[in-house]
Parts: sequence; structure tokens; C-alpha cells
Amino acid sequence: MIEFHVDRTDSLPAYAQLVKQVREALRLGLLKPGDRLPAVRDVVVSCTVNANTVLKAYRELEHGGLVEARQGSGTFVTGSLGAVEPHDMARLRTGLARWVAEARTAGLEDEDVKALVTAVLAEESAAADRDAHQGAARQAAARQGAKA
Amino acid sequence: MIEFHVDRTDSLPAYAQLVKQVREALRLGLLKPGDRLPAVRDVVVSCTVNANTVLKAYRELEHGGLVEARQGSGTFVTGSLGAVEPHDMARLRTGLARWVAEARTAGLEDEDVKALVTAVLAEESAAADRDAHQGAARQAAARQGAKA
DNA sequence: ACTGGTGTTCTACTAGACCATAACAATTCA
DNA sequence: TGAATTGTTATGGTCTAGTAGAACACCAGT
Repeated sequence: MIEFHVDRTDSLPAYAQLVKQVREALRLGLLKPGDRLPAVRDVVVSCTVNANTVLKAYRELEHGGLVEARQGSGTFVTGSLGAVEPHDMARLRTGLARWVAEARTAGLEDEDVKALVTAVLAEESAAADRDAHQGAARQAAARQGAKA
Repeated sequence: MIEFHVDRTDSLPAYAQLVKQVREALRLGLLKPGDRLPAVRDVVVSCTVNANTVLKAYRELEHGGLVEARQGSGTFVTGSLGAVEPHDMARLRTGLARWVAEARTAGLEDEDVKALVTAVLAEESAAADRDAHQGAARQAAARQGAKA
């Protein structure tokens, strides 16, 4: 059973933090189909948030096909982001750890690392991104009628 | 001269995005002391935001001692964040890009990549704390203080 | 059928972010 | 000196996301 934690000082809204935690848990294999998420009221108490806030998070997850809410029983994991083989995940993890160690040797702090990651991701997506992405770009794509 | 871009769909407020971009540019060596930031009015036009919004960002940076605003001339970088050799930075960048490509192949999204990075960083610092825990827990605290 | 757990809906409040506008102040340079 | 460019302050308003409280709806075990 996943345990949520909400940081109110974070600029990320509470509901989004919950969503993020579930997604990460799924990706890392800490949650899998069949598992039950904490009851709405439990999260309300443990994280000191409103039921609507929790619900908003669960709804977003449900809308994404990751969980399924069953009234009277609870909210259960149905989907999986574990499209990543545990083996691949392990390989990626060690590979990243090695790179991080190298970065540390060069004198990079945590924030430096994150900044670099962000930059590389942005650069990569900017290069590989010709059409449909998300947000405003979607409208431009719709106008062109291009969708793979 | 740094070029700003603001994503209104992002949950992060516009002014915070500007701050973040400057900080990251500083860390990556794209900005260095003496460089000038775009004029407030320029950002107003290029990012379609209000002058107050830009000001809020510049003020926050100034408050952090990273830039200095000179009325009549502009806003200039005064501080620095990461002093990494350009050569090392380039090497790390390509290494990371290679790893990211591998992660993409395995099916990871941007957020998943970031999550994994965060996890590895946390795991690594946790390991370092365990080492330092042998007799001197205060060093761990000092390390965390240095991060902030 | 009762009961206690569960998800759900409705309505409304609030704080923060944002914008529009305008005027003001300091610096630079012709 | 005067014009242009820059940052700064101030006012006042709008909008939206996030959140809250209370009541409702459904299900399973007893």
C-alpha cells in the first residue's frame, strides 16, 4: 500500500503531487495492477487535504486508465506504466547511477544535475518534435490535420 | 543573450519559469557574470506577459544575489551558480544524452526520466549519509545545509 | 435490513497569479 | 540639454486553480 506525502510549500498542487507519486510508484514497480490505493478518507487524514483534492487526483489517474474506482470497495490499480521491463529498468538505473557519479566527480550538485537533465530533455524534444506534442501545439496540429 | 519561453499550461507560474530558466542557464554556463538579461519590455513582448510578471522574476533573482538591476542600462548577471569546466560539461552532456536516448527506447517519458533521476540522486545521497553516519551525523546535516 | 466503509457530487470560498495602464526615476548618449 | 532606453512603482481589477464542507450514492459483510 503506497503511502502519500504532500508538501504544501511545493508549487505543485497537492492533487498533482498525489498523481505524480502514483505514477512514479507504477513506473518503479512499487505498485502493480490489483493493488489498492489508500481510501480517500485515509489520505484526507494522513495528508491533511480535502476529499475533493484526493478525488481529483484519483479521477485524473482513472481518466488515464491507470486505476479504477469501485464505489464501496476502493480504488484499484488497473493499468501499468511498467511497459518497462524490470531488467531494462535495472540497466537504466545503473547506467544513470554511473553517469551521476561522473557528474559528481566533475563537481555538479543535485541542482546542476537536474538542470542538465532538463536541458537535455528539452533539447531532445525540440529536435525530435515536428508536430503533435501537447497544449498549444495540438491546435496547430489539428489545423493541419496531421496525426500519426 | 538568453531567450525566455513561457508555457502557460505549466503549473509553474510564469515568473517562476523565468527565474528557473535563468538559474539553469547559470548552472549550464550559458550565462555568466557581466551578461545582460533581456530588457523587461522585451520579455513583455516576446513572452506575452506583463511587466510586473517579469519584474517579479528579476526581483527574485536580484534578491538571491544572482543579478543586479541598473536603472537606465539593464539587468546584469552578478553571481554564478555552477563553476564546471566547459569541457567536462560537454562530456557529461553527451553522456547524458546517450543515456536519455536509451531511456526513451525503453519507453520512459520525460517525467519518468526526471523521476528516475530524482530517485537515483536520493538513493545516492542516502548512501552517502549512511557512510557519514559512522560517528558523525552532523556532517550529513552540514551537507544538506550546503545544498540549500 | 442494517451498518460501516467506500467513492461521489454540489456549491462556494480564497489566495495567488496575472493583466492593463500609467506615471515616475535613473542612466546613457548625441 | 534633451531624447531615448531602461528599471520601478502604483493602482485596481479579473480570472482561475485549488481547496473546503456537507450531504449524497453505492457496495459488501453481518
